[in-house]
Amino acid sequence: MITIYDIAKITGFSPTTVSKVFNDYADVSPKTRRKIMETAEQMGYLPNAHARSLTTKRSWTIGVLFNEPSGAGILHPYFAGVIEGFKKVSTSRGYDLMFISKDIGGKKSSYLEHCKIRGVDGVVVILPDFTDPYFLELLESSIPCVLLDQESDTKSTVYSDNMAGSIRAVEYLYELGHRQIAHIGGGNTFAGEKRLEGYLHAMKGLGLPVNPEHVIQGSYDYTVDSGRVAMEELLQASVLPSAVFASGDNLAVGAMMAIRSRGLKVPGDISVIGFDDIEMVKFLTPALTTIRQDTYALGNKAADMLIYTIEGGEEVQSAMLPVELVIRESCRSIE
Amino acid sequence: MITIYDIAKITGFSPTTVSKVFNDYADVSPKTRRKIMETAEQMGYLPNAHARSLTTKRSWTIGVLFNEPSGAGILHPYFAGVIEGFKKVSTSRGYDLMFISKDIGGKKSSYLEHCKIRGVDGVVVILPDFTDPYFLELLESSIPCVLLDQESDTKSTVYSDNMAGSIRAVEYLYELGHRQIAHIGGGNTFAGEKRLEGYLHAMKGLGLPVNPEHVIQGSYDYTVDSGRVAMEELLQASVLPSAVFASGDNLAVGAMMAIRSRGLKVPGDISVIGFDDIEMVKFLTPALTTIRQDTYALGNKAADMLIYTIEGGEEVQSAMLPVELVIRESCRSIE
DNA sequence: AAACATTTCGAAACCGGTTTCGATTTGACT
DNA sequence: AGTCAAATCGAAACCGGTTTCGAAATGTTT
Repeated sequence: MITIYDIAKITGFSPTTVSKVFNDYADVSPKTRRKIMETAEQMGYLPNAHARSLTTKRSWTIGVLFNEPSGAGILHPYFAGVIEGFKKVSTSRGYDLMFISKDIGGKKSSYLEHCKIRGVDGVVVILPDFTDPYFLELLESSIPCVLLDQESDTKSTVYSDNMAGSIRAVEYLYELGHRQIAHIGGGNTFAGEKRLEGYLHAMKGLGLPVNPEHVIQGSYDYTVDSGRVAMEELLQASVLPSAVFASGDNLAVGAMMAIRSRGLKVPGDISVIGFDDIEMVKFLTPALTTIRQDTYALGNKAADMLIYTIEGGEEVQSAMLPVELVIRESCRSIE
Repeated sequence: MITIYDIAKITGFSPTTVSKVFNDYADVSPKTRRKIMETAEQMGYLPNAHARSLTTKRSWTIGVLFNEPSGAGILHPYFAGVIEGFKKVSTSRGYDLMFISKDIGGKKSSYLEHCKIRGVDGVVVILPDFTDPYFLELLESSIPCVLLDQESDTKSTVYSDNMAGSIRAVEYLYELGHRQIAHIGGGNTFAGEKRLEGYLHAMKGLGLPVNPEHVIQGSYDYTVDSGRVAMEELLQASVLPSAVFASGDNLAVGAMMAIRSRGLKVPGDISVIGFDDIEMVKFLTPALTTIRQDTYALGNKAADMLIYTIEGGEEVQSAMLPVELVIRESCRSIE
């Protein structure tokens, strides 16, 4: 491995001067700068990130913290979309991404410890379960963080406009003539709560009574199976809903399966609307009508905010991104 | 930040001894070991990974190199599945994962340079385009690598049994009575070529002539759209196939869309079988019959092999994992 | 030519660890 | 008490950079 000392020896300058060249110090004459650059080039010099981080206390690394109960991990389109968007802007700004898990080197340790050991400059947190004590520990630390789909006074946050999206969904069903509108919730996650709130708010605004039998809490893992189970319960209601607004697309897919295996049709008998617009739903039959949240943009925004904090920006920010109704085939209008 | 020097000062021992405690050296008495451990614990000591890496030349970091033409990135179920499986075993062995891109710190640089700068211990490569010069440069380096869906003499590789899977697919269609079996290929990727080879081999083995009009190369990006385009071309053939074997599930989904928009039915008019078994296809109507490859297991295996190499194992290994026919609804038996 | 300002450079300390090898202490055995 | 082996510890060099601050060289002004 070529070091600045090798370059110093060859060029006759000191390691100090060599270092200065790579760090754009002003007190290096153009001539020596050129000479050092050239020999560095031809010797194939590459800086050692560890050595640099050791002195500067900057690793140019961002920790990615995600963990979700369904076990799908990175396979989940929401996570994957956000991370992809996050990666785009963070790498363009010179940061690399590193996964942070709860244990390191075989030994158990907390997220916070892992972050400190690795010396990450910041962390992006995508973690539905906001009761995790290790997560809370991280929140109280001084490490720059950005949280997705969370609320916080101490860290920056970014999320979709879940309220508005839910209201739009319900209103859309209302416009189609539906009055018996059920809701499959997403458990006690931030997004799930906001969407439930939006649902209730919209129902109230439209003067529609909320039938308690018509709001079911799916489990917080947002899986297809959890949607199926919730829908089966919904199908036991004394009066069947004509439409159901599911808190996530997976839940909606599960609901459609349950409806169908009951011998009913979507949207013939029951209309279904989801939330997310994950890629697969446009290929379903019927293609799912849903509220699209732009996970890629969420990731972009999160990276912008985190890097802002890392690079000295003080205030904690929060951003809410708009969502959009995507009309496809799973909701029908009734007389 | 607490360092071993702090601990040394408090306990009265030298930094050397403190370091030895954490590295399980034998020449430390149980008494001092205990004392050092305790004060380290209560002072909240955490090791500095950068400092450690600087001396030991081991970063306990594995680079993840992936890049795929469709731009879906980590969203693609194949990548996500492999990475998830890879992450599981590598973190359990003490390694963290870091994404490696072509540029770092705003400046363009090759994969290899990026790896060297970051000092990763090894790299897992998931890269369909094996002509990328930067990829080739990495192949020629001495950095431990494991390649997915590639062939190589110099690096370890792991892949599914694409040949056997394709043969199984064709034979299955044959058993259902199909004789006009078309193929939508996956371009000039390793997997695509093997699957085409399997298709041709099976057709020959079954005594079926291969109609040149019936084998179309989809583009190498394995997208739904590319499958749709390929199928549209297939539908121009002078004699329509009764079944089509697509080299990937996305291609199969696209094919189904094309067939349907032509007014034909799947599997009524044309049967479709895919390859991959990505999660969504079981929710389609009809649910897609396909060859399942176990991406999670591929990731596990890849991690095992890479870590073996990193930790001193010499030989380059290669592993081929079995695939499995998953029968669902998209293929029908004819008379 | 002297006085001063500006450039250009490098010595040295530091970041937080690891590892070699020799010194010292302790224990075992005559 | 003397000898020898084993156990325990630490000084020092090193990993590859960054940064401060003073010195030397050069240029400018009078």
